[in-house]
Amino acid sequence: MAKRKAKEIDASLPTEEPRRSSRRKSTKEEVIEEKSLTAKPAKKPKKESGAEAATTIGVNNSKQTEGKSHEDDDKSSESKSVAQSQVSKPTSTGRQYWLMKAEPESRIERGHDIKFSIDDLAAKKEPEPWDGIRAYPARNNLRAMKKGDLAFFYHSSCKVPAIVGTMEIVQEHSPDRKPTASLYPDPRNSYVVLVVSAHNAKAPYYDPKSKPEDPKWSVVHVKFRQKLKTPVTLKELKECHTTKGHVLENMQMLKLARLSVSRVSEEEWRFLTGVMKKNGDVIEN
DNA sequence: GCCAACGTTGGC
DNA sequence: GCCAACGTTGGC
Repeated sequence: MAKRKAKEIDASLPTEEPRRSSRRKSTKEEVIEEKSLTAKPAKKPKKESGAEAATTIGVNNSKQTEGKSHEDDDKSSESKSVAQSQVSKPTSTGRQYWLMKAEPESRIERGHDIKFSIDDLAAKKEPEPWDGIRAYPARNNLRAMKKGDLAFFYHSSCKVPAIVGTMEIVQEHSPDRKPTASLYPDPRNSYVVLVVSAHNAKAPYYDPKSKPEDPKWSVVHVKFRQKLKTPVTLKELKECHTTKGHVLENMQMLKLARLSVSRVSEEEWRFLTGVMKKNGDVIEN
Protein backbone atom coordinates (compact mmCIF):
# COMPACT_ATOMS: atom_id res chain seq x y z
CA MET A 1 0.00 0.00 0.00
CA ALA A 2 0.88 1.63 0.35
CA LYS A 3 -1.02 -0.04 0.49
CA ARG A 4 -2.57 1.29 -2.26
CA LYS A 5 -2.46 -0.87 -3.40
CA ALA A 6 -2.71 -1.47 -6.62
CA LYS A 7 -5.22 -3.19 -8.17
CA GLU A 8 -5.06 -6.45 -9.28
CA ILE A 9 -7.50 -8.73 -10.35
CA ASP A 10 -8.63 -11.87 -9.18
CA ALA A 11 -11.24 -13.69 -7.68
CA SER A 12 -12.06 -15.17 -4.55
CA LEU A 13 -13.78 -14.19 -1.71
CA PRO A 14 -14.81 -11.26 -0.25
CA THR A 15 -12.88 -9.54 2.11
CA GLU A 16 -13.26 -6.15 2.52
CA GLU A 17 -11.75 -2.93 1.97
CA PRO A 18 -12.88 -0.20 0.05
CA ARG A 19 -11.11 1.74 -2.40
CA ARG A 20 -12.41 3.33 -5.27
CA SER A 21 -15.03 2.74 -7.64
CA SER A 22 -18.33 3.75 -8.31
CA ARG A 23 -20.80 4.96 -6.15
CA ARG A 24 -23.26 3.38 -4.12
CA LYS A 25 -25.10 5.21 -1.83
CA SER A 26 -23.78 4.99 1.35
CA THR A 27 -25.66 3.79 4.10
CA LYS A 28 -25.41 4.53 7.49
CA GLU A 29 -22.07 3.35 7.69
CA GLU A 30 -20.74 6.53 7.24
CA VAL A 31 -20.93 8.04 10.34
CA ILE A 32 -19.64 11.24 10.57
CA GLU A 33 -18.45 12.66 13.58
CA GLU A 34 -17.24 15.88 13.35
CA LYS A 35 -14.68 17.14 15.39
CA SER A 36 -12.69 19.80 14.47
CA LEU A 37 -9.32 18.97 15.02
CA THR A 38 -6.69 20.93 13.84
CA ALA A 39 -4.82 18.09 13.09
CA LYS A 40 -3.52 17.25 9.93
CA PRO A 41 -5.25 15.06 7.58
CA ALA A 42 -4.91 11.50 7.42
CA LYS A 43 -1.87 9.97 6.47
CA LYS A 44 -1.74 6.73 5.13
CA PRO A 45 -3.53 5.92 2.24
CA LYS A 46 -4.00 2.59 1.92
CA LYS A 47 -4.07 1.32 5.05
CA GLU A 48 -5.48 2.78 7.83
CA SER A 49 -5.44 1.50 11.09
CA GLY A 50 -8.61 0.19 12.12
CA ALA A 51 -7.77 0.15 15.64
CA GLU A 52 -7.08 3.67 15.69
CA ALA A 53 -10.16 4.51 14.01
CA ALA A 54 -12.21 2.43 16.13
CA THR A 55 -11.15 4.11 19.12
CA THR A 56 -11.59 7.40 17.71
CA ILE A 57 -14.98 6.79 16.78
CA GLY A 58 -16.81 3.93 17.96
CA VAL A 59 -19.03 3.35 15.27
CA ASN A 60 -20.49 0.64 13.61
CA ASN A 61 -18.80 -2.26 14.46
CA SER A 62 -21.73 -3.96 14.99
CA LYS A 63 -21.99 -5.87 12.05
CA GLN A 64 -18.86 -7.28 11.22
CA THR A 65 -19.63 -10.58 10.54
CA GLU A 66 -16.58 -11.59 9.44
CA GLY A 67 -17.34 -14.93 9.78
CA LYS A 68 -18.75 -15.48 6.66
CA SER A 69 -16.57 -17.15 4.62
CA HIS A 70 -13.43 -16.13 4.05
CA GLU A 71 -13.23 -18.45 1.60
CA ASP A 72 -15.19 -18.03 -1.10
CA ASP A 73 -13.38 -17.21 -3.71
CA ASP A 74 -14.86 -16.84 -6.62
CA LYS A 75 -17.88 -15.56 -7.61
CA SER A 76 -17.86 -15.46 -11.10
CA SER A 77 -17.36 -12.07 -11.90
CA GLU A 78 -14.71 -11.78 -9.52
CA SER A 79 -12.82 -14.57 -10.73
CA LYS A 80 -12.76 -13.96 -14.22
CA SER A 81 -9.78 -12.14 -14.55
CA VAL A 82 -7.38 -14.03 -12.84
CA ALA A 83 -4.05 -13.13 -12.45
CA GLN A 84 -1.81 -15.67 -13.01
CA SER A 85 -1.15 -16.65 -9.74
CA GLN A 86 1.44 -19.01 -9.53
CA VAL A 87 0.13 -21.60 -7.48
CA SER A 88 1.67 -21.52 -4.29
CA LYS A 89 4.02 -24.22 -3.83
CA PRO A 90 4.83 -24.88 -0.31
CA THR A 91 8.21 -23.72 0.71
CA SER A 92 10.57 -25.85 2.62
CA THR A 93 9.88 -23.95 5.74
CA GLY A 94 6.18 -23.74 5.22
CA ARG A 95 6.50 -20.04 5.24
CA GLN A 96 5.41 -18.09 2.20
CA TYR A 97 6.88 -14.88 0.90
CA TRP A 98 5.32 -11.82 -0.65
CA LEU A 99 6.00 -8.40 -2.02
CA MET A 100 3.67 -5.54 -1.22
CA LYS A 101 3.74 -2.11 -2.75
CA ALA A 102 3.08 1.19 -1.12
CA GLU A 103 3.60 4.73 -2.25
CA PRO A 104 5.99 6.71 -0.10
CA GLU A 105 5.07 10.02 -1.64
CA SER A 106 1.90 11.95 -1.19
CA ARG A 107 -0.81 11.37 -3.67
CA ILE A 108 -4.43 12.19 -3.21
CA GLU A 109 -6.99 9.61 -3.91
CA ARG A 110 -10.55 10.60 -3.28
CA GLY A 111 -9.43 13.42 -1.16
CA HIS A 112 -7.23 11.24 0.89
CA ASP A 113 -3.48 11.11 0.94
CA ILE A 114 -2.33 7.67 0.21
CA LYS A 115 1.25 8.03 1.19
CA PHE A 116 2.66 5.19 3.20
CA SER A 117 6.36 4.51 3.47
CA ILE A 118 8.53 2.00 5.25
CA ASP A 119 9.16 4.69 7.85
CA ASP A 120 5.46 5.08 8.39
CA LEU A 121 5.19 1.35 8.97
CA ALA A 122 8.20 1.35 11.27
CA ALA A 123 6.52 3.95 13.42
CA LYS A 124 3.46 1.83 14.04
CA LYS A 125 3.13 0.25 17.39
CA GLU A 126 0.27 -1.96 16.49
CA PRO A 127 -0.17 -4.38 13.61
CA GLU A 128 -0.97 -2.39 10.54
CA PRO A 129 -3.90 -3.31 8.31
CA TRP A 130 -2.81 -3.40 4.71
CA ASP A 131 -5.76 -1.90 3.01
CA GLY A 132 -6.73 -0.30 -0.20
CA ILE A 133 -6.33 -3.41 -2.28
CA ARG A 134 -8.95 -3.27 -4.96
CA ALA A 135 -7.88 -5.75 -7.55
CA TYR A 136 -8.83 -9.37 -7.34
CA PRO A 137 -5.47 -10.92 -8.01
CA ALA A 138 -3.88 -8.85 -5.31
CA ARG A 139 -6.71 -9.54 -2.96
CA ASN A 140 -6.41 -13.22 -3.60
CA ASN A 141 -2.81 -13.05 -2.67
CA LEU A 142 -3.76 -11.28 0.54
CA ARG A 143 -6.17 -14.04 1.31
CA ALA A 144 -3.57 -16.68 0.72
CA MET A 145 -1.26 -15.19 3.30
CA LYS A 146 -0.64 -17.04 6.50
CA LYS A 147 0.43 -15.74 9.81
CA GLY A 148 4.20 -15.82 9.96
CA ASP A 149 4.72 -15.23 6.25
CA LEU A 150 7.28 -12.58 5.37
CA ALA A 151 6.97 -9.82 2.82
CA PHE A 152 9.14 -7.28 1.12
CA PHE A 153 7.94 -3.70 1.45
CA TYR A 154 8.27 -2.01 -1.92
CA HIS A 155 8.13 1.70 -2.68
CA SER A 156 6.39 2.48 -5.93
CA SER A 157 5.52 5.61 -7.87
CA CYS A 158 8.51 7.43 -6.50
CA LYS A 159 11.95 8.50 -7.54
CA VAL A 160 13.63 5.25 -6.91
CA PRO A 161 11.18 2.38 -6.92
CA ALA A 162 12.71 -0.33 -4.76
CA ILE A 163 12.35 -2.97 -2.10
CA VAL A 164 13.07 -0.98 1.01
CA GLY A 165 12.36 -3.30 3.88
CA THR A 166 10.67 -6.38 5.22
CA MET A 167 7.63 -7.09 7.31
CA GLU A 168 5.74 -10.02 8.71
CA ILE A 169 2.15 -11.05 8.29
CA VAL A 170 0.83 -11.14 11.82
CA GLN A 171 -2.86 -11.55 11.16
CA GLU A 172 -4.53 -13.29 8.27
CA HIS A 173 -7.13 -11.68 6.13
CA SER A 174 -10.27 -10.10 7.40
CA PRO A 175 -12.83 -7.91 5.75
CA ASP A 176 -11.94 -4.47 4.97
CA ARG A 177 -15.13 -3.31 6.26
CA LYS A 178 -14.11 -2.39 9.63
CA PRO A 179 -14.74 1.08 10.52
CA THR A 180 -11.73 3.14 10.06
CA ALA A 181 -11.51 6.78 10.55
CA SER A 182 -10.03 9.31 8.30
CA LEU A 183 -9.79 13.01 8.43
CA TYR A 184 -11.10 15.02 5.60
CA PRO A 185 -10.46 18.65 5.04
CA ASP A 186 -13.46 20.71 5.78
CA PRO A 187 -14.16 24.01 4.16
CA ARG A 188 -14.36 25.60 7.49
CA ASN A 189 -10.79 25.14 8.15
CA SER A 190 -11.13 22.16 10.28
CA TYR A 191 -11.33 18.51 9.66
CA VAL A 192 -14.17 16.15 9.70
CA VAL A 193 -13.62 12.67 10.92
CA LEU A 194 -15.51 10.10 9.06
CA VAL A 195 -15.80 6.49 9.44
CA VAL A 196 -14.38 5.09 6.40
CA SER A 197 -14.94 1.79 4.94
CA ALA A 198 -15.54 0.33 1.63
CA HIS A 199 -19.10 1.25 2.07
CA ASN A 200 -18.62 4.89 2.63
CA ALA A 201 -18.95 6.86 -0.55
CA LYS A 202 -16.62 9.46 0.71
CA ALA A 203 -13.88 7.15 1.68
CA PRO A 204 -10.86 7.03 -0.51
CA TYR A 205 -11.26 3.41 -1.22
CA TYR A 206 -14.96 3.38 -1.49
CA ASP A 207 -16.36 0.63 -3.61
CA PRO A 208 -20.06 0.65 -4.22
CA LYS A 209 -20.14 -2.99 -4.92
CA SER A 210 -18.79 -4.03 -1.63
CA LYS A 211 -21.69 -4.72 0.61
CA PRO A 212 -21.39 -4.97 4.29
CA GLU A 213 -23.01 -8.33 4.28
CA ASP A 214 -20.63 -9.69 1.74
CA PRO A 215 -17.32 -8.01 1.95
CA LYS A 216 -15.46 -8.07 -1.22
CA TRP A 217 -12.10 -6.78 -0.16
CA SER A 218 -9.68 -7.81 2.48
CA VAL A 219 -6.81 -6.68 4.57
CA VAL A 220 -4.08 -8.53 6.39
CA HIS A 221 -2.22 -7.09 9.31
CA VAL A 222 1.50 -6.67 9.05
CA LYS A 223 4.29 -5.83 11.41
CA PHE A 224 7.47 -3.98 10.54
CA ARG A 225 10.61 -6.07 10.59
CA GLN A 226 13.36 -4.04 9.12
CA LYS A 227 14.31 -1.20 6.86
CA LEU A 228 17.15 -1.82 4.45
CA LYS A 229 20.14 0.41 4.57
CA THR A 230 20.52 -0.31 0.90
CA PRO A 231 17.28 -0.74 -1.02
CA VAL A 232 17.17 -3.20 -3.88
CA THR A 233 15.98 -1.10 -6.76
CA LEU A 234 13.53 -1.90 -9.47
CA LYS A 235 16.31 -1.28 -11.89
CA GLU A 236 18.37 -4.06 -10.38
CA LEU A 237 15.38 -6.34 -10.25
CA LYS A 238 14.71 -5.76 -13.91
CA GLU A 239 18.25 -6.50 -14.87
CA CYS A 240 17.96 -9.85 -13.17
CA HIS A 241 14.56 -10.41 -14.65
CA THR A 242 15.77 -9.99 -18.17
CA THR A 243 18.76 -12.21 -17.73
CA LYS A 244 18.06 -15.56 -19.17
CA GLY A 245 17.92 -18.33 -16.67
CA HIS A 246 18.09 -15.95 -13.74
CA VAL A 247 16.32 -16.79 -10.53
CA LEU A 248 14.18 -13.72 -10.94
CA GLU A 249 13.26 -14.53 -14.47
CA ASN A 250 9.72 -15.36 -13.49
CA MET A 251 9.23 -13.12 -10.53
CA GLN A 252 5.55 -12.28 -10.36
CA MET A 253 5.89 -8.59 -9.62
CA LEU A 254 8.07 -8.17 -12.65
CA LYS A 255 5.79 -10.09 -14.92
CA LEU A 256 2.71 -8.35 -13.66
CA ALA A 257 3.92 -4.88 -13.03
CA ARG A 258 0.59 -3.63 -11.88
CA LEU A 259 0.04 -6.24 -9.28
CA SER A 260 0.44 -4.58 -5.93
CA VAL A 261 0.56 -7.70 -3.83
CA SER A 262 2.59 -10.45 -5.41
CA ARG A 263 4.02 -13.76 -4.49
CA VAL A 264 7.73 -14.27 -4.05
CA SER A 265 9.06 -17.80 -4.31
CA GLU A 266 11.41 -19.17 -1.75
CA GLU A 267 14.24 -19.12 -4.25
CA GLU A 268 13.50 -15.51 -5.12
CA TRP A 269 13.38 -14.60 -1.45
CA ARG A 270 16.70 -16.28 -0.79
CA PHE A 271 18.33 -14.67 -3.74
CA LEU A 272 17.09 -11.23 -2.81
CA THR A 273 17.94 -11.49 0.85
CA GLY A 274 21.37 -12.65 -0.34
CA VAL A 275 21.72 -9.46 -2.33
CA MET A 276 20.71 -7.49 0.73
CA LYS A 277 23.35 -9.23 2.78
CA LYS A 278 25.96 -8.46 0.19
CA ASN A 279 24.85 -4.89 0.39
CA GLY A 280 25.69 -4.94 4.05
CA ASP A 281 22.26 -5.41 5.51
CA VAL A 282 21.74 -7.95 8.21
CA ILE A 283 18.71 -9.97 7.34
CA GLU A 284 17.13 -11.64 10.22
CA ASN A 285 15.33 -14.58 9.29
C1' DG B 1 -19.70 -13.65 -25.27
C1' DC B 2 -16.95 -10.42 -28.13
C1' DC B 3 -14.61 -6.33 -28.47
C1' DA B 4 -13.83 -1.33 -28.70
C1' DA B 5 -13.56 2.46 -25.72
C1' DC B 6 -12.09 3.92 -21.63
C1' DG B 7 -9.73 4.22 -17.14
C1' DT B 8 -5.94 3.23 -14.09
C1' DT B 9 -1.33 1.88 -12.79
C1' DG B 10 3.20 2.88 -12.59
C1' DG B 11 7.80 3.45 -14.70
C1' DC B 12 10.31 6.83 -16.93
C1' DG C 1 3.57 14.73 -18.15
C1' DC C 2 3.80 10.85 -21.30
C1' DC C 3 2.84 6.44 -22.50
C1' DA C 4 2.56 1.37 -22.41
C1' DA C 5 0.26 -2.32 -20.31
C1' DC C 6 -3.72 -4.11 -18.93
C1' DG C 7 -8.12 -4.38 -16.52
C1' DT C 8 -13.03 -2.95 -16.76
C1' DT C 9 -17.19 -1.41 -18.86
C1' DG C 10 -20.86 -1.56 -21.78
C1' DG C 11 -22.96 -1.92 -26.44
C1' DC C 12 -24.23 -5.20 -29.55
